[in-house]
Amino acid sequence: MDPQLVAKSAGALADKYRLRLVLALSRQDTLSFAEAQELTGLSQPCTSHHLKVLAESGLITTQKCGRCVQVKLNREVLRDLSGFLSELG
Amino acid sequence: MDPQLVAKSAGALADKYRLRLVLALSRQDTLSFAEAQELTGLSQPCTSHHLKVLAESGLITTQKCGRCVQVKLNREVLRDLSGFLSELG
DNA sequence: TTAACCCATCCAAACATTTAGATTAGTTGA
DNA sequence: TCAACTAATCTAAATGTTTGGATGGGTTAA
Repeated sequence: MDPQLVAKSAGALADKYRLRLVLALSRQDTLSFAEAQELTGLSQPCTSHHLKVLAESGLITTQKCGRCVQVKLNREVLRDLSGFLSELG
Repeated sequence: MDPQLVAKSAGALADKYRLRLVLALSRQDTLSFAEAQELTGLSQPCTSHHLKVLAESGLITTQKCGRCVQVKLNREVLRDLSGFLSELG
């Protein structure tokens, strides 16, 4: 795994709201934007920002369904990151 | 693993210089400050700062030997983080 | 078509991080 | 002791992140 990608995905996880979202997605498979916003307790634009950071790191994907958004976890990135760290440890 | 600790150690890894240090330590067991500074290519105070961030996250320990400093990797934290992420993925 | 809705983007303010020069504290060797 | 050395801390500037109000674009329902 490219160190630059490692740094990017680690950075995406280095925030309690984003980590909370990833944790919820690890159990729940998909989240709506409204659920995501409720989980963070933050404003709509701010929640949108955090989802964007997660999406840019590859950790999640978002999909528009009509006017709603479905958020999904990309477990492969998590596994790659885990494997990378496991080799270092 | 406490999410707060996860966020903190992820944050420590979310920087190319710090990641470079951790990578080197995963192969080399210990680094001197001078080696660390050479690896980053940054100034002495800046290198010191990054080592402090890593130390505060628990990822490394530093030990004074006379006027030098020996930097060591705390592989357990890496393994804990890896295990945590592995469960999510 | 129009009103309501959902979310992204723009913008600006607050806050945190990164960086290096200058200084300081502690250690070693002469 | 004194000079030289190593690394931490102080300080400040530059940069990046986080946050929410305002706005805009696309979608749905009436």
